[in-house]
Parts: sequence; C-alpha cells; structure tokens
Amino acid sequence: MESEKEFLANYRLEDYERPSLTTDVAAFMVSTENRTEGRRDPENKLRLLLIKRGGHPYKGMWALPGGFLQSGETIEECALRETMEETNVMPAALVPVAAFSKPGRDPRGWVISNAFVSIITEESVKQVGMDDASDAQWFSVSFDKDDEGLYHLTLEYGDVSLKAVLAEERASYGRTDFRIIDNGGLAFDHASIIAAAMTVLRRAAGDYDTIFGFLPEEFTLTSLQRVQETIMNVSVLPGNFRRMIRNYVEETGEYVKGERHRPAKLFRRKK
Amino acid sequence: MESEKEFLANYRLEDYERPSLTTDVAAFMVSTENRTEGRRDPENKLRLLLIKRGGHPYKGMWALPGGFLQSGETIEECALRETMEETNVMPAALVPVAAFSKPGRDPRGWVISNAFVSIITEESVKQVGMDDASDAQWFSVSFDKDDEGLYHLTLEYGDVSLKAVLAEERASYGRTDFRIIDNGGLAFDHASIIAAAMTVLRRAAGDYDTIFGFLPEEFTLTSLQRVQETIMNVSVLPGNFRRMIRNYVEETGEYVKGERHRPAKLFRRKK
DNA sequence: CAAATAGTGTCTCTAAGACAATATCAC
DNA sequence: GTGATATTGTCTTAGAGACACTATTTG
Repeated sequence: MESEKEFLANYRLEDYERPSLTTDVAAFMVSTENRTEGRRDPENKLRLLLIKRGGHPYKGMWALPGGFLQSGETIEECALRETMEETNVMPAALVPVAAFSKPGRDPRGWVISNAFVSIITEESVKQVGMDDASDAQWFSVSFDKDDEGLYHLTLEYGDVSLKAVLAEERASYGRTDFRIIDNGGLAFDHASIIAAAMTVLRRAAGDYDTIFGFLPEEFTLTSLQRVQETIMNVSVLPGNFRRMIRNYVEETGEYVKGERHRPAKLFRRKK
Repeated sequence: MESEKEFLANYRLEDYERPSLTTDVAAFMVSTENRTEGRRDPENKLRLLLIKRGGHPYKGMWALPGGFLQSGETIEECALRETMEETNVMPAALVPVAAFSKPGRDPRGWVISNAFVSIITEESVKQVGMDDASDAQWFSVSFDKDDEGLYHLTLEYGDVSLKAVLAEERASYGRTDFRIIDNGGLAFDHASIIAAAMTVLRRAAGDYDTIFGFLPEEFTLTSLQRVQETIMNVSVLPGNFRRMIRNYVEETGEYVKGERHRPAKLFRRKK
C-alpha cells in the first residue's frame, strides 16, 4: 500500500496535457467630467479600458488588458500585475466573471482565460495621466438588446469605433453567455468577455456597495446618482434617489463651492 | 516584419510554464421527502453531493466531484463529464463560482480549479438511485455566521459529520472569499470552495428563476416555498409566498391526491 | 368528527415613483 | 435678479409582512 508521501514523490503533473492560463480584466470607469470644452452638461459615460495589441496575434486590434499566469501567483495577482504593466492603471477590486475555455478561442493553441470585472475611480486614472498616443485608452461603452434579441456592444474612443454583435447563447440562474456574431474589431473572444462582464457589473451594481467603488472617498449625491444611472442605464428623480441611499451615506460637513449654483454637500459612505 | 501566420508557426505555448487545470462541482439538491420512516413532517434539507476519495492525495476524505480538464473540451463540459463519471448524477445547469489558484492548494503541484454551482432535481437523483455503500453521497448542508464573524459549514450524512470553520477573507461587490481555519475533514481547499458556492447559490436564489431548477416540471406551491426557505434559510407566511410568486407560475389543472389533507394544485413555471 | 395542509382575503406598513416647492451659489 | 443645480417635503401607489379565515381531503 502506497503512502500519500510516496504517491506525491512519484506523481508528475507534467505527464498530462496542460492548457495555458491567462487573465483578462474588464476595467470600468465612469467619467464625470467634460472632455470637450465649451459644453454645458458633463458627459457621464461608462468607460472601458482597452489596449491596442502591439504584437501578434491580433496585432493592432483592441483587446482587454491581461496576460499569462506565472507560477507562484494567484489569478487575481496576475490580473492586477498585467493590468498595471500594460496600462499603469491600478484596479481597486476584482470581481470574477467566468472562465472562457472554448476550443479555438486563441490561435496560439490551448489557452483558457479567467476574466474579471474591475472598478476604477476617475481619480486614480487622473493621477496616472493617460496620453492620447498611448496604447491604452478608455472607450465609452454602450450595450443594449435590440428588437430581435441581438445584443449590440459599441466601444468608442476618438475616431475609433468598435461595434460588436452578439447573441444570447445560454441564460441560466442570473448568468448569461454570449456568442459572437461580429467581433467588431476586438481581439480574441473579447467581445463576449466584455458582454459577460457588463451583465456581471449591472448585476453587482444592484447593491449600492458597488457604485461607491467608482467614486473617491468623498462625493456629492448627484455624482453618485450619475454613476448609478450610467451603469444601470436608468433614470431616477433626484429626490427619490436621495431617499433611497439616505441610509448608506453620511455628510462630511464639507461643500463643493465655485460651481455657479448652490454648493453641494460632500458625503462619504456610511459604516 | 513577421506576419501573423509566421508568428503562429513559430510560437510554442510549451516554452512557458503552465498550470494544470481542474474543475470542481458543488451540486446542490433540496430533499423534500422523508428518509426516516414514521415521522410526520417531511425533512426539507439542502444537500450537497460529495465523493469519498479513492486515491491519493487526501485518500479516504470527502471532496467535491471534479477532475482534470482534457484537451478539446470546455471547462463546463469537463465539469459535467467528471460529475457524471464520479457520481452518475447529471447536473442540469452550471453556474461559475470562481477560480481557486492560491499556491499550495494542491499537494501535487501547480493546480488551479474552476468551481461551479450546479442545481439538481430530486427527481433526477431518484432515477439514478444511490446506494448507501457508494462513494458518492448527499450530505445535508448548514452554513452560518456566528457572533464572532466566523462561518461554520456543517456537512452530515449518516454517521459522518464534517465541520469546517472559515473566516471572511475579503468581501467586495457581492463576492465573498473565505479562508479556511479548520477544513473539517474535507479534501484540498474544498471547504472554502463550498462556502463560496453557498454565497453564489443564495445570491442566485434571490431570482425566482433559480429555485425552479430544484423542482420537476410540475410542482406544488408548498414544495416551491420549501425550496426557497431551505436555500435562503428564511421563513415566509404561505399566503405571502403565494402572492409573491403569483406571476411566475401557472396552474396545470392537475392535483396531488391521496395526502390525508386538501389536495394541492400542481403548477408549472410560466413563460 | 378531527387532523392536517391548501388556499383566500384584508389590514397595515414601508418604500418607491411623481412632482411641487424651496435654497443657495456665480454672474 | 437670472440661471443653474441642490435639497426637502408630500401625495400616491405597489408590494411585503402579519394574520384571520375558509376549503378539502383522509382516517
């Protein structure tokens, strides 16, 4: 009878075929500020961080940041490391989306990706400073279902417009998988990863907890409401929104002055 | 300048270190029938499918069904295949939980597991028939937080009682990770996988969609209510429960007779 | 009949939606 | 003052919780 010690001494994982493992990060940000000068209303847009691929495969196409898992690190550490390396952006939290493992999804061979949603504050992005020539850019996101049941994912940055079309492949127990009909110029199967990430994000944003992640420590209730409306693609009357989140926030005593209207109180998250 | 074709021809995934990949399945069932004869009230319990490990490592200990991913299959296919092979139970749906990748989690080496929650109908279990000598058994599950913030996971089947203790390691955006304080006799890090699976299950069961998965096509509202109460560990007044699910079900016209009380209407899921 | 569970009706309370009114800044 | 947004209050409505009541079977 072999002991566990003996078993382990003789066991070789290398005797079996193994896949390569990558992580991909769908990092979302809500922009509250005006990019184009001269307009009155701030453009609140949900934005997604993409990088232009510098090497093969899919060279020159846009993709989610991510890369191969290294020995000794967790997939979360890998996701953080790769995002930092490729974009200089530091994700605050990672929410697992799913693993993508369909054979053929990567032309290099047997590669499986673990995808995450990450939530980034606009503040932390501004600290990094992202120049327009960079290979990493924030694309505005829209994701909607049409009358025929098809999903349209549109990602736009400057002149670049990526329009992917997807179909619902399977929806069970709050999870939805998407099949790519048109990848819209996105690398790999990233269109379907982004679609899945959007459903996870919207689901998570049902908890108020999630929306706080997009804002700095102190914020106005109007900016909080804009984040919520932007992510969920809904519209709420200001009075009602204030009542709803009443118990989740507390006043700091500070005000935002200098805006040509009544100053807004600054709040922080309660507890 | 190298073309993509040339790049791929020269590319070798094998040049980089790769992990082994496994899947683990937390298959849940709600038992609505009396196991012990002579008792009046049916024992409604949430149950989890575990197998007794026949080989090293963790030989003789209880574990989730699962196994190594094979080339050419998706992780979902692997999860289904391994569960079928090891337990004869056919999961109806798989909901991803997370990937578990902490170094050292498997004594054999660098092994990463993708975990799923699966929902099984009692009907399909009875068709298979599971004998008491089998290595696969349904354990009753209880999972609760104590006053000190520790989580207690108790799995029981016959004389076997596995009591694991876990601490909340990180909770963000509706996801909770657990650190094992006492594995309670479960193999690998399966105690923390099961804990994570429980939170995913409870979260999913917030949608009524999920609870239908535990029942056959036609069911009584009382059995539906019992499933809901068992999973969520709550108690609802019958009248209120009926009102809440009113719009999700429709009558079949059939009745359950022979029960020494008023016959219950059979319902099916609407739409 | 009693025991047991199935199913209905209604009062109350809370929270969300609609909307009106007031507050306070820059200019 | 005007324009703009912040903030408060109130009426209405939908849904959840509590609870009392009726219905229909077996033994």
